[in-house]
Amino acid sequence: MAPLESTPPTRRRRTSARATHSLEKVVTTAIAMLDRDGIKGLTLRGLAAELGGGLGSVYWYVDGKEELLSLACDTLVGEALVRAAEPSGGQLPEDLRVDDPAIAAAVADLRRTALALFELAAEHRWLATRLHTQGAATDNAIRFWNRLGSALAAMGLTTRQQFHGSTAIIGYIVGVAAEMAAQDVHADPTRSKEEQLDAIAQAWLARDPADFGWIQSIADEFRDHDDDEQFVAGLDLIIGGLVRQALEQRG
Amino acid sequence: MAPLESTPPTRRRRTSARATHSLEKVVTTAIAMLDRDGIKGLTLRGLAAELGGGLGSVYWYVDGKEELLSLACDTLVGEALVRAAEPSGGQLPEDLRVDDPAIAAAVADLRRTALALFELAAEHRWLATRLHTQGAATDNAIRFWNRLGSALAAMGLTTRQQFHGSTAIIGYIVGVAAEMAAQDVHADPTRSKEEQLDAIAQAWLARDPADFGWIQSIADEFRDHDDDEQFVAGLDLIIGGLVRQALEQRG
DNA sequence: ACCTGAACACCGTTCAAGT
DNA sequence: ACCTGAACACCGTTCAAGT
Repeated sequence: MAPLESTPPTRRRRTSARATHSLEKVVTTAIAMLDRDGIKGLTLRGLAAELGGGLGSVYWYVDGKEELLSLACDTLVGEALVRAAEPSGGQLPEDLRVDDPAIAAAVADLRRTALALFELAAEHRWLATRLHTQGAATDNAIRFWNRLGSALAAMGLTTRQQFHGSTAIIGYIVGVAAEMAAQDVHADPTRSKEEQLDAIAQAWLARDPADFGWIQSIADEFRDHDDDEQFVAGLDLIIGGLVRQALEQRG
Repeated sequence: MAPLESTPPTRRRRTSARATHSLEKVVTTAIAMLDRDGIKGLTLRGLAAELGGGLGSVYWYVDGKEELLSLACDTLVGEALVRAAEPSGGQLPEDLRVDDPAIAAAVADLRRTALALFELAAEHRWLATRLHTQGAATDNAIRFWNRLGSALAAMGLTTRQQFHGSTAIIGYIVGVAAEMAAQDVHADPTRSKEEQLDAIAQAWLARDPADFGWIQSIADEFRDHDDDEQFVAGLDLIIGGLVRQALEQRG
């Protein structure tokens, strides 16, 4: 997992008397359109229309669709960083409780950071997919990585463990978020969430148990699962492993 | 993480005297083109040309580009299933060794299965990204999930732990694979891998330590990292957590 | 400095027509 | 049954021209 070289965006000035829109406005409405129509649904013509301007005007602020998507991602990851810095009242789950206060504090911070990004990806269903094809190319993505890694360092892990642990967590967050978002795209808006989950489970049960026996055995579990809970469960699996490493390291 | 309903592909007959190509041939050359040019680089016109036919002929075998990509994914996941079933001589790492032979065998199977999919994603750098937007919609994807879950069941976990564990591992595999593949797309072919990693590390070291201190501290670790090793390290973090759950469950 | 819109190249998809 | 290729709709991007 190698991030790209960080390319500091060459921002144009946004303070001008004649500007009908600003870089910020362009990115903000692009995000709104992405939330509504997805990545393919965002067209530069549509964006220009929404902004009340001509097609070409967008190109004055942004180099093209790719850069626009990068800026949108960077903005939202920045928002995740803000949320991660806010205090959270949540208790740690039982298996992650450690007596060492330094480790406990680091774990809490780690969890809060991871959850902040997951939350944002849940709110913006296109974000995770795009984050993947982008890697750690934008500034805020690196800052996010830096924050996550700092927590691992505070746990007392070796640099190698920090490196591996940080990329594992980021891969997990974005991976699970992308998978959860994917289902929404194909969802049938005429049916409720419960109906759709049930239909999937039904389809499983109709298949050959020789090939799909296990899937059938968890159909009930699947029918009333919760995305957030599922995400946290997997996250705590990884964090649990890191805590073990930290305790071993401490000695 | 809710997979879509499985849609059994309505395959057309491929045994015909006049057919100049078959469904299999279409999908195979599509995969070859995807490996070479990526998802955006695969055009139906290019594919038709490669097959030596007209543009429209592709549509007789496949409903469109989306279905073509689904079939390509399904084929490769099927290949992963084949590899996962092959015996492997690898030893388990130290922290995953358990005296209980049933758990040990299940863990080895789990690891082999996960590695098989990761390997395929490494060989086909577009696969992971596409798997994400697709979910568990194709038959082989569900079979893969079924195989992974069966191993978790064999470890003696609760159904809930099996469900959460299986989706965590799949999210991790595809997530990390997608992130690793992303870097390749943006890679500069004129420079060696080492040069590129070094350039990235250099760029980090030039930034403000206040924001990027931790990243800078792992620059050396990053410079000579290995993707496979990195993947396995994170995977074993998750599996380690599952083993702990299994041992607790056993009593 | 900031914006316009025609023009271009390039897609995926459809479909009437062929064998 | 299987294939062809023109035609269509819709993109992203460029650019000469405007204010």
